[in-house]
Amino acid sequence: MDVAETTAEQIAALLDGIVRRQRRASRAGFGEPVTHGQFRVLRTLDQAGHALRLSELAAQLGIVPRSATSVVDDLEEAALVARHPDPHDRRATLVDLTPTGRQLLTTLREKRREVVTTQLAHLTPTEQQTLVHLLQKLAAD
Amino acid sequence: MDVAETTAEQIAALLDGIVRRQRRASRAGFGEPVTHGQFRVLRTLDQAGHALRLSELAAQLGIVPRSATSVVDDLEEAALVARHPDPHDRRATLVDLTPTGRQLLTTLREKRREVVTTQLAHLTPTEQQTLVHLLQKLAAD
DNA sequence: GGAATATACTGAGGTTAACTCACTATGAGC
DNA sequence: GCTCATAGTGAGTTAACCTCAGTATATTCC
Repeated sequence: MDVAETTAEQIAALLDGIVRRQRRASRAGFGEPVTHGQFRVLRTLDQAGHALRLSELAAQLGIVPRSATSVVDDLEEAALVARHPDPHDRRATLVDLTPTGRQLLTTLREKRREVVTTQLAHLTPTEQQTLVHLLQKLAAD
Repeated sequence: MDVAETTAEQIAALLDGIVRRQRRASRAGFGEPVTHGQFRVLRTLDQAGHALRLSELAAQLGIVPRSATSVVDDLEEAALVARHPDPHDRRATLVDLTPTGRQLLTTLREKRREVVTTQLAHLTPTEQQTLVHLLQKLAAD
C-alpha cells in the first residue's frame, strides 16, 4: 500500500516538473507574440471549429468567465480574435478566430511542438503512444 | 511523421490539462495553510535531507534566487522553515525545515495524495508503474 | 404583460508565482 | 589591496488566475 501512495506523489511531482519546464522553455522560446493563456484560447477556438460564447469558451478552458473576458480583450486588441453579438441572445458575445489568429496559431503550434518534441526525444514512438493513452485515461474526468 | 508531431502537441495539451486540474483540486481541497509554491519548498528541503543554501534551493526548484527569497520569507514568517547563516560563507544563508514544517509537510502530503489518487483511480497499478517510468524519462533532462 | 428570477458579460480589486534590474556584503584571484 | 565574481535582497512588473458587485438581457410565472 505504501507503494501506491508513493506512486501518486511521485506522479504529481513529475507532472508538475515537466509542465513547468515546458512552460519555461516555450516562454524563453524566442519571444512569442502571445502568452500561454492566449495560446490556449486560440487553440480552443480552433478545435471548436466555430465561434464560441465567452462563457462556453471559459468552460472549455476550465476558468471562470470573468477570466476569459480579459484574455479575449487582449487577443481582440491584437486582432487575433473577434467578438460578435450573438444574434439569438443579446446578452451573449460570440468569440471567433480571425484569419490572422488562425494563421498565427499554426506558427505557434510548430514552435511549441519543437519544445515538446525535444523532451519527447527520450521516448520511442511506442512509448509515446502508451504515454498518450495513459494520460488520456488520467485526464478523463 | 505527422503522427509524431500531433502526438507531441497532444501530450503537451494533456499534461497541461491534468496539472491544471490537479492544482485546482488541491487548492479547493480544504483550505491548505500553504500555497503550492511553499509546498514545493518544503518538499524540496525534505528531499534534500539537510539545510540548503537559498541559491541551491532556487536551483532545485527551477526558479531564480530572488523568487526563492520571497517564498522563504513567507515560510519563515509561518515558522515552517528557518534561516541560518552559513558558517563557511558569510554571504550565504542556509534554509532548513523546522520541526513544525516537517510535520506539516507530512499532513499536506496526505491531502495531496488523495487528490492525485482520485485521478489515478482510472489506472491499474501496472499502468501507474508504466506512467511513472515514462514520465521519469520525459523529465530526464 | 409586468414582476421576480436567472443568465451573460464586465468593472474593480486581490492573490500566486514567477520575472528583471540594481544594490550591498562578502569571498577569491592575482 | 584591487578587481571581479557570487549570495542574497529591495523595488517594481507580469501572467493567470480568483471573487464580488453591477448592468443588460432573457425567461418564468402569476
